[in-house]
Amino acid sequence: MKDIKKAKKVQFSSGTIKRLSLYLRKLKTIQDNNVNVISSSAITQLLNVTPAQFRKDLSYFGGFGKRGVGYNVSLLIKEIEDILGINQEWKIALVGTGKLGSALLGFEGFSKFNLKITCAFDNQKNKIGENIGNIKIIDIKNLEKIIKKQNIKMAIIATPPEVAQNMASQLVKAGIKGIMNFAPVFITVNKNVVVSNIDMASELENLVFFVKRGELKT
Amino acid sequence: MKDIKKAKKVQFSSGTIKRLSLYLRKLKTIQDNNVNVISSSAITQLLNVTPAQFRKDLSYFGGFGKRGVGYNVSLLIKEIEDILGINQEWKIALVGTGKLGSALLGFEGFSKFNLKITCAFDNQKNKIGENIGNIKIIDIKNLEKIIKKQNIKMAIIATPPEVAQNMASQLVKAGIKGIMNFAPVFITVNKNVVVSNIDMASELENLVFFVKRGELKT
DNA sequence: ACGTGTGAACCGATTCACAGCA
DNA sequence: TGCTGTGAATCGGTTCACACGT
Repeated sequence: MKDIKKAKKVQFSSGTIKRLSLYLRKLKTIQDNNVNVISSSAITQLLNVTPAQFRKDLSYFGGFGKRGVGYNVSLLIKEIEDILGINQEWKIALVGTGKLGSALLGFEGFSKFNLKITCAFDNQKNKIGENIGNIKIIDIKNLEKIIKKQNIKMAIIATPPEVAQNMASQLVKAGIKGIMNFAPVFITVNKNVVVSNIDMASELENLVFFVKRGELKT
Repeated sequence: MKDIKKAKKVQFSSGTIKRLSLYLRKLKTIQDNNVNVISSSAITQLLNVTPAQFRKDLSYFGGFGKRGVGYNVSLLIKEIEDILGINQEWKIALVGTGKLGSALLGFEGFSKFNLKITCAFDNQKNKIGENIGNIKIIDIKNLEKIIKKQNIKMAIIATPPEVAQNMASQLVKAGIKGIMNFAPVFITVNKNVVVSNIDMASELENLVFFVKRGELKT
């Protein structure tokens, strides 16, 4: 995480980026309420984030506020979209069209943020050629060809765990640089490819632990 | 996070618990390969975790290894299942049976770990009474009654964002102590209820950022 | 006067390094 | 000897507190 151009200091955590997404959502609802200017303490009120954290997170990318005043809402939205890179559309490949995969294909949450699943792959003969929404399911054999042709850089793996690692390797070979993995296995790839593992069972186990202890979690 | 009985020191992070899930998965595949004893460095090889981290995580709950030897695989599996609390079955209520909700109903990853969705709620008249798998969709109006009767402590929210907070409040009123929230809003509840927010669009945005920068993420 | 931007202080989590035991 | 268990050292992220600009 060195050499980030826009950053003034070299040090921001991946938590900073997660929170920027959070701020962005909040800012959009604020904008919908026709509020034009907001202070760091007002926006962080309901977000489990301190005002100082908010200001510091933004400070890594520049000073977007006015001292004594606050932040211009619509301007800040633009800036954060810029930082996150969602001011342009991103094409996403989906691998595995079982229940979860199909659900993700129809998930409105992605399109809202310029993230668009443009192709879906499966290995089951009876599925290939079928449509889910307006996306046609493609034979997994054509994965590399299609991804290269469409110049896709990000992919979602929603396959059974047994084949997830294999799929990941194929995706990387096809030029994919970011993978969101829903299969409950830890997949490993080149250092220059980013993987985000979303292990839902593990999240639930986590919950069980804290529920069982009757404990407070942050 | 004070007063944890089994813990020797008072200090383990929620990261520790997440990693215990990870270790558990790995241990199970190791067991499937008929390996009986394993060292901290062998098991952490492919997990992005240091051996010291592994040992320290376990040390919060007791000493399960043999010096000079390593850890007994099946014994450690039992111990971790014990710590996590998944040695008993946990009933889970599902709220919202759209695409994502239905997908979760059929998700095999949960049942493997003693996590069982036993009831599903929706507010759409045409869905109520229908079955998904062997679970009947129940009118949301009966949420509190059913959850209390079945003595359910955990719930999954898979509704549109507009109603998620309202649902969360109802769940808490019904006695739910742990909530996994898939709706892309930040929901707030009593301090004694645990919420795990899974924001998939935000995860993807995160990925976009690091892909765009051509950066390495941990 | 008010709220931002930020170096410094703080705090918690990870890693180190080694004593202790099989 | 080899690997665990753990206090001590380190590292990195969060919070503090205040100078600065409006």
